[in-house]
Amino acid sequence: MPNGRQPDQIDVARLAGVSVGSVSTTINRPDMVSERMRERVQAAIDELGYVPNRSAATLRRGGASRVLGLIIPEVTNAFYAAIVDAVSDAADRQGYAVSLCVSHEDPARERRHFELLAQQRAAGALIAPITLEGERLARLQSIGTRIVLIDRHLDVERGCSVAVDDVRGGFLAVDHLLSTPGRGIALVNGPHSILQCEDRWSGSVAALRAAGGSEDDLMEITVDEMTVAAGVRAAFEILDRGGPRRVFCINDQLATGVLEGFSRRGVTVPDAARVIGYGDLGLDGRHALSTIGQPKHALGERAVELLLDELEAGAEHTHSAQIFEPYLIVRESTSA
Amino acid sequence: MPNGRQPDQIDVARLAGVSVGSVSTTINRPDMVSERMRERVQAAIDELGYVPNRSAATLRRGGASRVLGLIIPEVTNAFYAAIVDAVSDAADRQGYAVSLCVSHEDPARERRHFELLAQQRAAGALIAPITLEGERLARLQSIGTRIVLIDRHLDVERGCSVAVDDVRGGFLAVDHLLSTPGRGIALVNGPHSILQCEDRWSGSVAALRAAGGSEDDLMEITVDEMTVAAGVRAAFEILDRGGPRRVFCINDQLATGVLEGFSRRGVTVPDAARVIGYGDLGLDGRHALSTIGQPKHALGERAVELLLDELEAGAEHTHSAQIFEPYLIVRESTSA
DNA sequence: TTGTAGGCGTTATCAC
DNA sequence: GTGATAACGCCTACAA
Repeated sequence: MPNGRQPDQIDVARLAGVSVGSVSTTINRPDMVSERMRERVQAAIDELGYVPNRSAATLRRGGASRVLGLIIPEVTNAFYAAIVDAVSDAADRQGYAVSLCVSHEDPARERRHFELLAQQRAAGALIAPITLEGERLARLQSIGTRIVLIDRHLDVERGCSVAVDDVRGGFLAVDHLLSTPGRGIALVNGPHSILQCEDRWSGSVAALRAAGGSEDDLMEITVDEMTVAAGVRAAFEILDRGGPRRVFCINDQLATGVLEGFSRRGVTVPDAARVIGYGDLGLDGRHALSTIGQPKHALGERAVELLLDELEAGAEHTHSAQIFEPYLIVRESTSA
Repeated sequence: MPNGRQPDQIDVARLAGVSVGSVSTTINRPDMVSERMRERVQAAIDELGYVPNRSAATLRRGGASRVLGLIIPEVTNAFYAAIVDAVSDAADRQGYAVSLCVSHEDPARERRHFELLAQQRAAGALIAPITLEGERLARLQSIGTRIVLIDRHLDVERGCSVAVDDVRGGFLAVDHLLSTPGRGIALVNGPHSILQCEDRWSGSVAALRAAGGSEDDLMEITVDEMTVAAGVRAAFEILDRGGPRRVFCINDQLATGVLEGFSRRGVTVPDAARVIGYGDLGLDGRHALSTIGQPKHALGERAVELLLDELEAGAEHTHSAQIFEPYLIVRESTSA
């Protein structure tokens, strides 16, 4: 019972009647030590309530700490929540801690967390970046932090990345709508400055072309905020302008709003209209909303795998940009 | 340009032409040093790309690291996601890192993270516990980790806690239903072994009593899984048994399912039935679902505040159990 | 205001 | 297989 001070390896060694070196070896490589040693040391550890100090170990080892950084724009968003979940799982399995940063699209905050990770000598970082600041990434990398980008690509020379193929997702959505009766397609989209919006749009156009149509068959309605309320307004606009009844919404929130707007005007799904969303966020309790699913959990797990491979394989490791395929989910129950 | 090795304070000092002590002081207490010193040191830091090593600092300081642990059962759940969001905000503002653990109701995993936090000498931990293992908590506390419990109370002698008053929430929900026309109340509940279910139930009964009724006016349907699908089945059961058309569901998922079940049988809300959920999880795009809101963000922020107060005030600090009030959210648009 | 020296707890390198 | 000892990078007395 040390007087106030926390027990260290020296205390353990003294109590066990062995040397500190043996205690350290027992803790870190138990199989390199005799059965008897293990028991003596363990008993002393238990009796003292000794807890190893990772700061000291990390410092001494001179390498990285067993910490993975995870930087995402939002956590109250099913896509990123699933990523967090997957990363947390994978990190736990490998004995890593996850240092989470929710950036809220704030570059300053992103930078602060970068700095924090650097100071912690984090082993790696998984980043869904707002701003792709090459310089900051380089700084992290220069102190040995490995980086995997989520939903954004880096030069494959400089690091790994994982992402969903949004062009393909847009294609699948519009291709599905084209298989239902009607003419033309309405696209309720966010600003093209957002990469995902741009990609899904271009997939939409590709699907139209593949079906023998053209960009002219697409009525695009652009909204600033991709919310349920904006979706309701978009639905009204489509109806007022006599637009297509086959509607692809760039996310599930907008799609839910469009369903609502149609419903308020007496336009029922799937009889009088078709709506497909994006993301499979489970917003629609009615299960009337078709959508594009994304392998979110696999994405997160792969990101961690890539990072750990880089950590362990060292020079053997080659960077790669992994693309995951989205998939169509058809839900056809009535909306009324 | 050090050859491979990372620059340390000695390198910075050498380049700046000052002593290491001055470098340390410049970094940690910039205002205790001359303008000129600050510039020289900063220039050297920039030139070398020096990044302070937190492991060394923590070790030397002998105290806790600037890490807050956060242990939650799920992250793909709007309630906990909001907590994570709030905690991340507050921690960032105070310069703390958040070490996240998603326990998935797995006590072993919870324990592993406890151990990790202990080894990291985390300054504190915010815990939404599965099992309230006093012994483990005590271990963390014994090495100086401060603890705040979320959604569960501890002896106020042993630590702080924050929670929402679920009894009150149940009361509000049923009280609202009682203000609408009809007779009796149906309660779609989860197992009473879950604390929240038990509390909301007892609030329901209290509301009935307060209105001059009794427990007999409550038709309770217990489901194992609190999902949308289970809600649909519960709705059918209520209709089949000729149960009340005023339904309180213990969470929004079940409520969404009940709305769906009613809708499929041609029972419309709010004309022929009333449904209220719990949690305000934003599941219902139609905005037809009344619910009980919880000040989730405030809860998370307060938890961090309590922790930091304990950290800073030291002996001055007195533990407290803080109860947050849920509130009624009425949404009355038609469901059809 | 600045410089110097010692030690935080651990691990690795040696001899035994 | 085991025991002694020197670093890891930083902070804080204390002395100048």
